[in-house]
Amino acid sequence: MASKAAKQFLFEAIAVMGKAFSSPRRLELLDLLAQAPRSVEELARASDQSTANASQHLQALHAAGLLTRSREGTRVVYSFAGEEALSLWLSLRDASVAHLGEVERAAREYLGEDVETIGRAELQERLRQGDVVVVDVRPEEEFAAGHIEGARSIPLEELERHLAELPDDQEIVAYCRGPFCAYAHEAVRRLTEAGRSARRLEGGWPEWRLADTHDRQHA
Amino acid sequence: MASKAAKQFLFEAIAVMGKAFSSPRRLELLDLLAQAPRSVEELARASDQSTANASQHLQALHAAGLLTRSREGTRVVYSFAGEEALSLWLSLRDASVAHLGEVERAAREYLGEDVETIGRAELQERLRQGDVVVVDVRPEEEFAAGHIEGARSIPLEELERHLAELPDDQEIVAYCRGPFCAYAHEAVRRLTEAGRSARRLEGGWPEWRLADTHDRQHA
DNA sequence: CAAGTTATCAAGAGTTCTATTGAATAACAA
DNA sequence: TTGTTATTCAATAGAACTCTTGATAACTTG
Repeated sequence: MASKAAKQFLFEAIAVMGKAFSSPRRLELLDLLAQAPRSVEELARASDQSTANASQHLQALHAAGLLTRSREGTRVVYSFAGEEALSLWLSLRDASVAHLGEVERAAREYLGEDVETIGRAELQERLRQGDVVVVDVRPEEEFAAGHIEGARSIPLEELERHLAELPDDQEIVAYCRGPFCAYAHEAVRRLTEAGRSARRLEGGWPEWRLADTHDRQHA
Repeated sequence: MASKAAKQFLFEAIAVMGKAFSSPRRLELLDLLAQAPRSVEELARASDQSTANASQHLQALHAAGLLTRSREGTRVVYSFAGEEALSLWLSLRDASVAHLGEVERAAREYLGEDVETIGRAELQERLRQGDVVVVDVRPEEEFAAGHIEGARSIPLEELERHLAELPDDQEIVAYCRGPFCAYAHEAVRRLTEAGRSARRLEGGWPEWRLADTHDRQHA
């Protein structure tokens, strides 16, 4: 019978991936990369840490197989390694939320008062009927890197400026980075105050994309 | 806009669950618990570590929300907290295997030469037709804690003793703990040598169970 | 080729994690 | 009560991890 050492080695290898998920700083980088690929410096700036430190963490994530790396001239761009890696990150996040009551409380406090939501299935149906306007309130670069088909990009800080362009006889659905991102919440609040009918999409772009590719594969 | 501190707290909370997966010793405990609930001492013995140490690790896993704990007289029995936790563990394991070539090589070496396999869908079909014998080659306690419906328990070391009881006009399917467990491989090898037609189920009991409850929920 | 970006490497201080040991506690039986 | 078994607690030494700093490497541009 094969040695116990081999099995031990197996667990050590899996632990490498576990370790990748064990630092808040690394998770913050993953969260940013779930929206769009980025360079080391951008990531460092967005997550408020030194470039050298971000580089170290990114290398750890790369070694664990969660990220891929590619050189673009003088910059190095990291991005998620694939559907499976992204799915794993979302699962871990959701599992944490489900199990740790503290997290949920912290999230609620962070997001402020509740707003009406719409699920993925219903939004798809409404999109098919064409009686809804979908607004992506993330920064423009993230919209450029990928968005819900038919959505229109209006970063949160420009919402008021473009209010008149939005039809007032259709419902508006706002979405952003994910369930813990406050942009869409805030957008719906402002739209409602402006007298519009608005809801927030449950989840965000990474969740939508993952479910979408999953659908395509099983259709 | 809500504070950056809240978001930071969120990542810290998720990292707690990541940390739970970051030690080989803890993963070994999870692997054992994926088969059946067990007491601290059993787990310590099976994973070859001191009781105090196993207790510490189990408490960490419990704190992360992956395990539940219940007292049974003088013993404390730990078990997986639910489908989601189990699913997370299996996903992490599979993702590691997919990404780290080393792991796969180690696994192959551990399992020895390849044997023919059968997938879940095909086995279900064959079970419906009734022209297959399913054998659970894990230790009896694990069979007792849960097994594939219709399967028969023959621990690996008793395989030869019960060989005559297995029909020789039907194919035999052996399964065990999972893709990295060597029991079923070994069983199929021995059965083939004895002139029987035998295959190993892809995956093992935890995978089957998870897919099964998933089916029921969507039927 | 020199100068400027961007990313990585290398070393070290401070912190956190892990396994070990021995003592303390809880449940139970005689 | 007293003894037995199973688990947890507490303290600690050693290992591993994290962040910082300053130097180095890869590439682009003038």
